[in-house]
Amino acid sequence: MKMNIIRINEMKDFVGEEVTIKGWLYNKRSSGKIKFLIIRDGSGFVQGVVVKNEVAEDIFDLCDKLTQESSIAVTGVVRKDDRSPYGYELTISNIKLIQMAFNDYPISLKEHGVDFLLDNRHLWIRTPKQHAILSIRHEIIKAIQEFLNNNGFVRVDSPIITPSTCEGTSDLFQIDYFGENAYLSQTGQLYQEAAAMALGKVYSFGPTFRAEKSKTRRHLNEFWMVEPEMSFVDHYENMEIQEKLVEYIVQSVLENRSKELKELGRDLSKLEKIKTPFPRLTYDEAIEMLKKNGYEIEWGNDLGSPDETFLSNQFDKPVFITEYPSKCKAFYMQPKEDRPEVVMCADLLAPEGYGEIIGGSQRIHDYDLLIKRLKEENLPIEMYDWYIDLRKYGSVPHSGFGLGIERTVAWITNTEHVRECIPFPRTLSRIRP
RNA sequence: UCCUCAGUAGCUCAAUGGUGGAGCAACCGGCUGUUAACCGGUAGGUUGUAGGUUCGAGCCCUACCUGAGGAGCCA
Repeated sequence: MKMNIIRINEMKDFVGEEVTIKGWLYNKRSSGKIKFLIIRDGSGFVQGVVVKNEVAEDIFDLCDKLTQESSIAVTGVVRKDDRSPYGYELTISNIKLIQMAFNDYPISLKEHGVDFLLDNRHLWIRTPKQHAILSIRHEIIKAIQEFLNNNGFVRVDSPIITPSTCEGTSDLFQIDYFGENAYLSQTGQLYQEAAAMALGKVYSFGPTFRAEKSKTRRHLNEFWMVEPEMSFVDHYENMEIQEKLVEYIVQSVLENRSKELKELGRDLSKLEKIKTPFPRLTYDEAIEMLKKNGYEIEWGNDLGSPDETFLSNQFDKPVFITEYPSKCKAFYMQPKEDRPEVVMCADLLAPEGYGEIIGGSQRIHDYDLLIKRLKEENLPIEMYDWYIDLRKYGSVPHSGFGLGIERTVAWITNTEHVRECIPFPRTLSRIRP
């Protein structure tokens, strides 16, 4: 007889058949002559039932001894069972022990504190909630690439080791590059602009690094970002692409990861509302709205975190905040034609207080204007020589944006803190595991 | 860098200034449908560190260390 080695998420196709599942013992319950083994294999969780009268004695004894997280191959018949929260059960006939786990596995099924869980992140990711979050993270990344690939974008990754700060702001991680100072990249944008002039529509996808001592649920010192950049695309078209991308991400997760969303207890109706077009609010309108609601803010101040939370809470979709004062934003942003004190940019704020998930803008394409802006910001023009070249040789209007993966994952999975939205978070106080 | 809070068993938490406990995990035993199973038992401690107040400090005071939440900055 042929042995069916399957994964747990394929069980629905094998009802009534004998199969073998290779995995780990997540939990075990016993009632004397009947034992319940909760097995996980990476694709899902399932309960196996071992009845004393129906298996060899040594198999039943082995069940007694099995420790949490022991690796096993279990063979049995798949049964649909409404008593099981997983929908299916395995009536076990044989168990092959691969490794008996040490009996001091630290992660119990009871409650744990954040500090302890983060110290044990390498084991924490085995639990159902973390499994669901990381699965959805994968779905989000897959959807982003699908959307961009299907819309004519070419993936062109930016360097991670860079000679200087791109935007002249943030603190960077410094490294030694054969005796010269170099830095871990905080954005690949400038390189994407070069790539967009070569390939039209491009994107990069990779890690980015900020050495800022941020200590909030929205910040990581190493996080992942997708950065599309498009030639011949203006500020308004830029926003349309962004909202279509976000809609596509959310719909893909709803379609392909409903089981994981359910595991997390996510309110699906909130995600189902994420359809284009998204509301757009100019900075002027945002300031007015904030003032009307008792916030102390003046035109010209950048929006603070509580301000953004208030604004996003006024909508049940992500909201674009557009046309910020140029002094709040980076040097490369295109001023508005009839109102040069504001720039053609947009931040996309996620609903439910998850903060800014996209920052984007139309870039300056005029040679003289770019030089002027670099001088105004006191940036070393010689460091930007190649970037300035892009304005000398066939410059065209172009736009782009950066979407933060972990914040998007946190929002869609309704996770309190971004550190659970990346496999191994790097924060101010943690570099291990 | 600033503000707030917290450090007690492997984990989650109790303990009026007066002999440091419980649940879970581990170990031993019981139970034929358990869902973080349940029941009985065993073992498990330099109360973050260093000082101070007191007859007596887990508890009060000071400093430091570590962590968490938030601000600023940003995705």
